[in-house]
Amino acid sequence: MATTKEKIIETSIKLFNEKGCLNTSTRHIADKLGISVGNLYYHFKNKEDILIDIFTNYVKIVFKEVNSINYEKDEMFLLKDFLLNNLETDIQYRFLHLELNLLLMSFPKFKYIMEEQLKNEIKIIKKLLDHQILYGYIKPMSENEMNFLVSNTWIIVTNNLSYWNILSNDLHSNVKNGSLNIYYFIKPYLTQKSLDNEKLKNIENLLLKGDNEL
Amino acid sequence: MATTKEKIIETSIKLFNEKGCLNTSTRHIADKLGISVGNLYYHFKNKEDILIDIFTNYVKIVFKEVNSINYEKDEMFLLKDFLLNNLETDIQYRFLHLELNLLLMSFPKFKYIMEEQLKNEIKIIKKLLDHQILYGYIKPMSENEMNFLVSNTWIIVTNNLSYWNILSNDLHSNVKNGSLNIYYFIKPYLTQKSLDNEKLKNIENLLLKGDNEL
Amino acid sequence: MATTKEKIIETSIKLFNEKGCLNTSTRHIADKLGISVGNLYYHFKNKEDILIDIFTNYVKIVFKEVNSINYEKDEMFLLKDFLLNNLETDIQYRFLHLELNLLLMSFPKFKYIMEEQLKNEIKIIKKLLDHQILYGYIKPMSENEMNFLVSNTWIIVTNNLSYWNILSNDLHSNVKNGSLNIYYFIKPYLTQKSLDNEKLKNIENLLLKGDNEL
Amino acid sequence: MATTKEKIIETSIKLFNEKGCLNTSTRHIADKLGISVGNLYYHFKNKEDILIDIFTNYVKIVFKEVNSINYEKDEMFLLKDFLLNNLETDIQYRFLHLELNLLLMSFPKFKYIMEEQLKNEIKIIKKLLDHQILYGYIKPMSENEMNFLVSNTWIIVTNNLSYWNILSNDLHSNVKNGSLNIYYFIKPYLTQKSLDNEKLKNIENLLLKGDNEL
DNA sequence: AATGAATGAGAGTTCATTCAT
DNA sequence: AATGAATGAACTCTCATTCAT
Repeated sequence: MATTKEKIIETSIKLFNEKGCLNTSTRHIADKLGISVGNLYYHFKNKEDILIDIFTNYVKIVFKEVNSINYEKDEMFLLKDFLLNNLETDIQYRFLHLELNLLLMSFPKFKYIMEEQLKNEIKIIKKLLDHQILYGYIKPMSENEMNFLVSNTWIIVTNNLSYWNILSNDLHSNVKNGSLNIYYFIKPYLTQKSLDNEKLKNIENLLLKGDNEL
Repeated sequence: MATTKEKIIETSIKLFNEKGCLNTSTRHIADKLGISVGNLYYHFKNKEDILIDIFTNYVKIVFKEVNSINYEKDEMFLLKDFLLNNLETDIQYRFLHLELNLLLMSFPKFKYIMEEQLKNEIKIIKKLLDHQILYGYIKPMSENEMNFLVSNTWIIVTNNLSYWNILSNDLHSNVKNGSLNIYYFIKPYLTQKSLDNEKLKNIENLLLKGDNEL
Repeated sequence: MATTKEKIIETSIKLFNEKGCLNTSTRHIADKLGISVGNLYYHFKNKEDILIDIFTNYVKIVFKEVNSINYEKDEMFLLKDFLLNNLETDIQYRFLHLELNLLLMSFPKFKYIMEEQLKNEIKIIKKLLDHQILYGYIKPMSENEMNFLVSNTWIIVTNNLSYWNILSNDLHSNVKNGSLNIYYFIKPYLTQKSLDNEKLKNIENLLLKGDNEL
Repeated sequence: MATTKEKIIETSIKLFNEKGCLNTSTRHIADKLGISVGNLYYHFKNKEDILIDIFTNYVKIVFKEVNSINYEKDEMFLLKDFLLNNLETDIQYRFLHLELNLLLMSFPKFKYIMEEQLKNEIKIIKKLLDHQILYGYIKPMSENEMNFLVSNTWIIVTNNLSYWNILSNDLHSNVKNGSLNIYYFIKPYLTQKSLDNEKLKNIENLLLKGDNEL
């Protein structure tokens, strides 16, 4: 049995994805949930706080995978699992990516948190790349190349859905295509050792097939 | 001497970039320009029409380069010129990229035009890639690979600024970094013939150096 | 025929006096006047601007008398006229006095204007007093005494109605009593020359009598 | 150890003085005190009851001085002590004076109590004045003069702070100036016998000097 | 005594758009 | 071509108060 606070978050995410956070009024949320606006503001001090709550949750989920790696050992990053597991998350929190820039303009506290989060993400991804290069899963590269590998990865991870949504309404198929965007972007940087690894095998086919069970 | 209609467009672009299209009211535009709201609505039926006018203009400018190629001859696409020329355009129309998804949600007519435009762009870019592959400037690839090369290119072209804007306020430097995002993304697909070509030489250094004259 | 802007001011003053400015919403004003809230905000950028407009008008009216004196000549300040003429003004703008402190707390721009106005008033009244002392209408006094004569005058002028309103609902009679408050306060400072002057004769009786025609 | 009820009163007074009673919500009070709103409403039926409780307390404190006089004997009213003792009270309950009129408009029960209180105060002060006139401390005067002496006294006592607060933020210095307002207002009515009395000596200097120990 | 979730009305303000002139 | 007054719906947020526990 979800608390009212949880239900507000649930309903907000649903509406934000459907119509955009900026197009969803606090009254919409309250009405949809069947509570009074006053009650909503009892649980959250303002709209930005709802957004930040959602974002914080999102970050936790996405970085579980990345943070689970053991940097001391020869361990390949489970790109396949990362891609597959995040299909669902990407759908559930898609408004965060699709509206990002306007959210940053409208909510200063959110902007600050997002900035700090991105800086942190960059550090973590670089560390991960260094580790994967060290153990031969990713081809060595210059500092510049790495900087733009990181930034391009972020750009593609964050914005892939935007492209496919313009072309089709099939959200599930779009998300899979988005994962393939990430995969194909990364591929040129993978070593043969990576490509031969069991753990990466058939990811391409898995995502290309229209298997809606994923 | 610009007509009122042109001046409305100019002012709108300026304000949309500064504060976002969705955060700019028609009154803002009229006030900034020193005309009445009524007059603005005399020239444009509604806000969406202003947006569409701007978008149409943008498309024209960006595709000049791509359309100028002669598909009958062995001719390398001038990636360097494309990147450099578009620095300015990307700055001037940046709101179109940064706000894209919410604009699509809010303006149905714009959404329709954008959809058609994207489908058209995809065709053109694929044709261009086929041509460049034929003459050995780009490495051959499968249809799948090409689809994701195209989509990733669009994603990176459209969203690179979003990344750098979070990290810094220096718009000009951010735009240059964005061009490098495109360049580094394309690089693995270029053949040696391309990389050796005079016309691509030193593009990397040009953009990496802090040369503000660009 | 009054303009909409003037009618907004009229209606605002009426409502502010009846229920207090802070208890009157912009929607009240618009409803009472029969216009839309949007229209009200077309004419005034916010509630504070309405208040400031009213206050500015009030200041103009009240200081006409005081400013009309010729400081070069032996001329007695027309206290009687001042008191009688301001009966009406005091009624019409009474909310300004009755709510003053909360208005200052709630409207920062108004606070600033009021501060400047008070400083200005103090200067003017001191100049007037010096002049009246010079020509023997007011008894000479120390600087301290003058400071507190000025401040007490302001306090009584501004707050007399507050007292009588608690005791009675007869607004016109209350305002007259308020004028007598000012008169009796000033009286000990007047010279015999003043008290004998035709222009001050029978002011006391005039205000004490229940003559509602004033 | 203060009871919850007492602590609510304490906290309310503090907040009312800082931001005004009308600008302080019951939630503010509960939050500041660290109790629940429900609990606050357990102890007080509504906001008006808190206000009335505070007002009743205030009246008790202020009238201690006035009521202590023995009307049968030749005894001078201790104006000096009254002024000095009330400095503190005036600071502690200043919102009652500053917001009075809006409080009367907003709280009908409070209005009723205040009306009765004022009528009572008037009687007491008149009795006091008669007594002081009888024993030669105050100059004889007509009934009219006495009525306006009483009303002006109330007006000045109640509103002096309003004037000084506009000109300065130094609360303690403002309160002292306010006491001087009362003193200088009363002075013309005092007989030589009063002015020569030990008990009034040097009150002027005491308040004029910047002695912060008061 | 005390909690904290909930209500419903209402606050100030903004906005895209219309229309008579 | 242009003005500027007007609309009405929507927005975020606050408030005094209630009530089951």
